Formats: sequence, structure tokens, C-alpha cells
Amino acid sequence: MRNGAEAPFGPGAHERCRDCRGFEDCPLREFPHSGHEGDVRAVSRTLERGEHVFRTGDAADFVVFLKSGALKTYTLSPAGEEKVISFYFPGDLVGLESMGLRRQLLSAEALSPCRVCALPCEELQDAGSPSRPALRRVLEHASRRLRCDASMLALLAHRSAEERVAAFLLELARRLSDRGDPALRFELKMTRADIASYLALAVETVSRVLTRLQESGVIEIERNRRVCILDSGAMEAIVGTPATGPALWSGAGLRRDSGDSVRPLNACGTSAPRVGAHR
Amino acid sequence: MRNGAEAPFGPGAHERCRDCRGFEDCPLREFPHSGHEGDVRAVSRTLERGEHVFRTGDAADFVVFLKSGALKTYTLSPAGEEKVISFYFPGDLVGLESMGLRRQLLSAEALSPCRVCALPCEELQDAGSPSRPALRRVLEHASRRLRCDASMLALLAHRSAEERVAAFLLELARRLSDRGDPALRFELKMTRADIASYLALAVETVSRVLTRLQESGVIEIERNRRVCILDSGAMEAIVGTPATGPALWSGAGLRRDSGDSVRPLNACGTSAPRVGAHR
DNA sequence: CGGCAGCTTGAGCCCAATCAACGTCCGTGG
DNA sequence: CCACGGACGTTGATTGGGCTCAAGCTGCCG
Repeated sequence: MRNGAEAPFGPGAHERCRDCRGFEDCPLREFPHSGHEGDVRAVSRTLERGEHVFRTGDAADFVVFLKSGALKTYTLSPAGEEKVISFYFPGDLVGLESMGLRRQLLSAEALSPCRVCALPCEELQDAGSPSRPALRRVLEHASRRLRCDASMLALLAHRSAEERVAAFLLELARRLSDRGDPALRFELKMTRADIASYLALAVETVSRVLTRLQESGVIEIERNRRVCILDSGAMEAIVGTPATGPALWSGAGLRRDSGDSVRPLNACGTSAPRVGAHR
Repeated sequence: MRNGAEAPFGPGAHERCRDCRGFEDCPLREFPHSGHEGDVRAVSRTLERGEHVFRTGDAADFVVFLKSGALKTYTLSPAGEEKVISFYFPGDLVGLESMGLRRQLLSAEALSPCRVCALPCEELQDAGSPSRPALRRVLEHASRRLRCDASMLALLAHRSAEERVAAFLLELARRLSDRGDPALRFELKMTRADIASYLALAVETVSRVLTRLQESGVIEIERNRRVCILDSGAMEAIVGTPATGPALWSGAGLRRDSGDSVRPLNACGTSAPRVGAHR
């Protein structure tokens, strides 16, 4: 949404996966020909803020692994307005929604400097190529994204601006902290306009809500982009005793013990469970 | 949301897949042990309107193939209100969003008499079991659902009640016609409340919009449930020169010819491309 | 120091939610 | 067959949250 067209993944950018810092956590690891066995099929790229990984209509013959940075996907209405569909963070797979198609359905734009890695996925079309573990891993990512979408759909229905923004900030905090303890202090890589579009609100409303939250001492915002959640309890209360967003994975309705009762909290994000070493 | 708890898939309901009318189109076909080779692992069931396939918190160790009828998935807010996440029609896979988890995230309820078929999916967790074609097929369904969700997210953002309802009816028409020519006359299996919840509107608003659409001669409604789209052109105009919903797959932005330019229209639905024989 | 993109703040209005009442359909039982 | 009851649907009146329009402000870059 900033620069013109860049070649998505040119031939020059190939890289050996075994040299990749994110090797261990890469969900594409067990694809054959992905470079993990030594050949050079994985294509890696660095993007500046505002650059596109792909645009609507580009060939959809790859899946993208986000190694570092942040992305958004969006669609353009015929009127030309951008609707943000989702945000992506390190460890996420981007472009899953276009896997069966020949063309990308959405556009993916870097919100900050990014390192991404693309695996050409003709292999997925061909019968024999991708290994089952790799397929299962991709499927797991897809499933996680479906959960994320379900939560978003629930959030957008009948929830006030305040609830949406609070839920958004809480989820961001969860997703940005790779593990356990939510990082209560983080940087918003996206603009107010992006947030507004994502939450189906007007920019002004997002701004007002943030101001209100600040005035009530629940959060603090420094220099427009750094957010600090001062009272996460109050935030959760605003979202509404684990409301529709979180309710999806907060364990409401879980009849039996163990296992998922904690994990699903993390499952909301698209973020992979463990994404250690990328930086 | 109607009867009490039913055992999701009891041991008595097993059936030989080769006897199943939907055999050829079944996306679970190539799972080993799914009964397709003769053993009896696929579990099939008939549901009445109002019965649940599964509920939030049930074991999520299966994926469900909908052979006939219609389903909705929903989540309950702590306050107990139901938020409809999605509708399902013959050929769809239900429960993909819970695949990585142990427990179902959503509840799935029959909107009409249904025939469903469940495949226990421990196989997906184990390394070697599911065949790659089967995994790819499931992945394709997941991808299609992600597209559907993206379209929904776009539809719920900044679209008026009229646009939402019109888009909903048009998409229903598309999904219900298994192939090509949209069926302009069909039955709403879901209640106004379901539609309202799905579209994030109040029941009264849905009702009012339907009345308005009828008065302007764009649609006709007989006996509350049978819808007839009289002027699909006008409907599309309301949605807004292929607006945000359809815009996702209407080909806007497709730079090159061929292939997807027609297909994506169908890709919006969760419905599989070809679901012939189920009735 | 300007310039510009992004952000905030204010005033007014409008669409859809809410509340309340009525109508309709359909199954059940007399 | 009709009467009853409950779920579902419609219609009307009112209200309020968030959108819109319109300035003004902030922080960042050249």
C-alpha cells in the first residue's frame, strides 16, 4: 500500500534452509525440496515497512513463513478502501487462505521490516511430494487460523468499541509474548487506521477509546506506538467476564480436566506455540 | 440448543463407507481405517433438527463430513447468548477449527434433518497414518473455510444491514446450488435469529430488511422460509458493485486470464466443488 | 524549519439496537 | 374439526453508540 509492485519472490533470493536461524521452528521443515535437505528451494526475502509480500491476483504457488517482523493481510473494496483481515507475527504462515487457488485472494504488506521465507507449493498439488508431517503442520496452522477467525467473528458481533479494542490489545499482548507470561508492554506495529479497519471501527473511535482507556488508568501509551497494559484485570473485565472473544478458548464449557484448559489461550493467535530463535 | 446432551458418536452407529451414498465425494475417502477399505471406522449418524453433532468441550477427536441437511456452528457467550459462527451444507467438513485441540471449540447443531459421517482423527496426530491425498483434501477444505471467514470479516466491517442481508442471500443461493447456475429459489433452514446472529444484526433488523427487499420487488418470501430472488442484479447492486464480500473472490485484481476467474465464485462457500449424490 | 502522515478532539447526525406489542404458523389435544 | 399454546416473525416508537465532517495537534523526516 506504499510502494509499487515488487517481484514477489524472485529467483535471486534463494537461501539454504539449514543456514536459516528459524530452522528448528519452521513449519515447512519437512517439505521435500524445501532446502532442508540441502538443495535450495526455499526462497527467503527481507521487506521494508510498506512493502508487499504478495498482492491480490499474484500467483498463489507458495506459502509464506514469517520469520521476523509483522504483517497485515487486507482486501480492497472496489471503492479502493482497505479492509484489514488479519495481522501476522513471527512463526505464522501467511497465505493459507489462497492455497487451493492459483491467485492470491488477499494482499500481504509488511508493517515493519520483515524476514519471510516462501516455499513454492506446487508440491501440495502433486500427489506424492509433501511429507505427511509437513502437511499436518500446515493443517495445524490452518486450524489455528480458523480458531482465530472464529474468535474475530464473535468479537465483531454485538461488542462495543471498548470491548473490541480491549480484546485486541489483550490478544496482541498474548501473541507477542511467545510464551506464557503476556508481555504487558509492547509496540503497535500497525497504524490506528489498520486497527480500526481490523476491528470494524472508525479511526476516530479507536483513538477515542484508547484515550478513554488511558484516562481511566488501564493502559498507557507512549509516543503513539508503545502500549503498556497497566491493569490487565480491568482489561479483561471490559472484554466481559471472558467474553465472546476469549470465551472461545477460555475453557468455558470444558467439562473435563487437563490439557487444553490452559493451552487454548495461546491457541487463539495464529502464532505457533513455540517460535524461539527468530530475531 | 434444543435437546439435552446426546452421545456424539456412539459405538453403535458405525457404517461401511463403501455403502455410503456420498462415497465418491467424501473428502475423508483416503484416510486409512476410515472404512473405505472395508473395515468399519467411519461413524455415521442421523440427526433431527435441533440435535447437536458436538458441543463445546466435547472430545475433538474426529472431523465431520456433512452428507445431507444443514448445520450451524456457534459459541456461547458467558451470558449464555449464542453467536452463530458459520453455516454448513452438504459436502462441508465440520470441526476443522478444533483439529489441533482435544476439545471442540464450537458447538454444531442441525438446522434440519442431517446425515453426518465422522472420522476419528487420532490418525492425524500419529505420524504415518493419513494418506497424503486425504490430508491435502482436508487442507483444501480448511483453506476454503479460511476464504469464507475472510469474506465474512470483510462483510461485517462497515457494511449496512441491507448489504449484509443481500450478500447473505446471494451467497446462500450460490452455496445451495451445487454447480454453476445459482438456485434463485431456496429454503432458509435457519431462523431469523440464526441469520441475525451470523450477520451481527438484531432479529428485528433482519426482519425489516427482508420486508424492505420484498417491498422493492427484489425478493419474495413465501411462508417465512422459502426465498425467491427475483432480481439478482439488484441484489448484487445492493451488495455494492461486487462489494467487500464478493470482492474477495469476484476476480477484482486478477491480472491474468483463465482458471480462477470463474471458480472463485464458488470457492467462497465452504461447500466442496462437487458434491453430487447426497440427498 | 517546513511539510506531511498519522493521531486526537469536538459537534451533530444517523443507522441499527432496544423495548414493546402484535401477528402468524404449526403442532397438539380435545 | 377447531381451540389452544408456544415459537417464531413482524412492526412501531424511541434511543444511543459510533460514524461523519471538520479542525487542530504531534512526531518524524528531509
